[in-house]
Amino acid sequence: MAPSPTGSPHVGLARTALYNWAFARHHGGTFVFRIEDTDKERNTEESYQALIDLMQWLGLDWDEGPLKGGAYGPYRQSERSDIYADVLARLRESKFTYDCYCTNEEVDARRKASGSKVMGYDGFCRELSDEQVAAFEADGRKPIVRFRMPDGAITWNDLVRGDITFETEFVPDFALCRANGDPLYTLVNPVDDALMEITHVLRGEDLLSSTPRQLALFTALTELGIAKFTPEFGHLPYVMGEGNKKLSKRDPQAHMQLYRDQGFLPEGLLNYLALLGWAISGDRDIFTLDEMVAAFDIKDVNPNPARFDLKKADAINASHMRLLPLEEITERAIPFLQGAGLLADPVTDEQRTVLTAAMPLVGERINKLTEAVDMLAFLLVDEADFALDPTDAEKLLNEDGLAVVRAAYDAVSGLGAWTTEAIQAALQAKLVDELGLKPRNAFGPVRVAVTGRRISPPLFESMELLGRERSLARLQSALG
RNA sequence: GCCCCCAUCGUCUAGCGGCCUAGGACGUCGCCCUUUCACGGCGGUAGCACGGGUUCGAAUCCCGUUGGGGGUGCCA
Repeated sequence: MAPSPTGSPHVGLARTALYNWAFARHHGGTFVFRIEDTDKERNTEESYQALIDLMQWLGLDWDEGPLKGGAYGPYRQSERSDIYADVLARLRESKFTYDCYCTNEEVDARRKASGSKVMGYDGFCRELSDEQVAAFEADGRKPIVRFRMPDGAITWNDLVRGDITFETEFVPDFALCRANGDPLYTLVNPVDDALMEITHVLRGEDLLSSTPRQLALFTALTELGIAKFTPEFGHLPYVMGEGNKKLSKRDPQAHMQLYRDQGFLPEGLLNYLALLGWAISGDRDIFTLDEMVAAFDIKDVNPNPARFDLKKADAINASHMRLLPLEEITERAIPFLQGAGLLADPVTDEQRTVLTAAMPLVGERINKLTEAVDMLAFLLVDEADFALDPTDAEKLLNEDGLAVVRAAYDAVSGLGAWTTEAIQAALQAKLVDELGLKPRNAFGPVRVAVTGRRISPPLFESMELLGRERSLARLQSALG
């Protein structure tokens, strides 16, 4: 796993990480996490941090990599410059590369002139004479090192797609470094794979067409004694977004942080991500990470692209929510409640008591952690800050609704015991039996008055938890 | 343009020559449960892109077409 720290991590990256992790764990292998940060222009420290945070949140632990170290470190390419400089020098002395002085403009001009259909570099500098080199140097040009693609075809057996062949006439000689000497992905990726003794590479389909270049470079690295063997490659299908386009970083749905903020469970999200290209069996799609590890076989990965479906992601997450014990849901919801200002940090004993009493009512009816905030706000909020949802109030607290609220107030204001049973009996008797209201019409307005929203935990229980005083006060204040 | 990849319900998928008049899940629709929401239960809807082969037999193998996607950088 070797992501580049650009932008915020997206779902395709997370799915790739998951498959790599599951593959390594399934086979008892080593999961290597490397940071591919050679592009100083695009890589950021924030992005690097976000990557680490994401992996940790998801629980995809690595055996070698940043923060952890390992036998082949460092694991950030920005810290490996000396290694690349050394390899580049050795490559440059070999027959596998040549110095190239061309500018893009010159290459483009030559292609236009020749009418060639092949894009990319044309090999102009492959056989430069000493005089030509001297002339370029005299001109003040700095060369880059280009890899000399061999003739013929390059075939590999892709772990997810089977045999793939590229004719090298369509694979132009490629640059290994910038004019200033900085190494490029084309060099560092294979070099690190070789040096870190990577056996298997699972990566996005977008890297498919760069594989023949890497394979060619690997033969060179092997001959130079730098690589001991060539890794196997598996190219994972894209995760598509709306409109059947590769999920791009510009797509808000693409960002993992969004799901974390929305209160997705890592296990739920991971389960959903696993489904994007893989199935544990024909009739089952809810499973744990451990179950995935036990069953994961890269051969079973489906090569066709998958659309990211938020509805299904929600549903899968909801299933995992239901798998969690109530205490666990509570613990995980607490940071969200704190974030909303409903709980202190640390949670006070009093708040803890309320939470313990209330969570049984909400634990089963929320699909994401953030929904706990909506459900519990009416209970945890400071009374002074309590406010009715404007839309719901307008809808249900009309003239009829207020009449219902008044009747409800009359029914419960004199209640002896403020219990769920007593409240229910009183309201039932007054609103349904006496006034002949449908339960829906009877309890709706009361619910809005007491909880502020049409959607809430069960009404009578909520009123008991809220207490007599606050409940009556809210009914009263709804009446104006 | 050229190269490469891909092709089963709206979506994710099972299927690896007969078990398929194609199974599951999400969605959607209807019903039940119900004090809202959610959960849960029951039922329905909907698909092998097309055309040729191969074979006794094809969703499954081969070829082509069409469609979709990606690559084509001194980005990764």
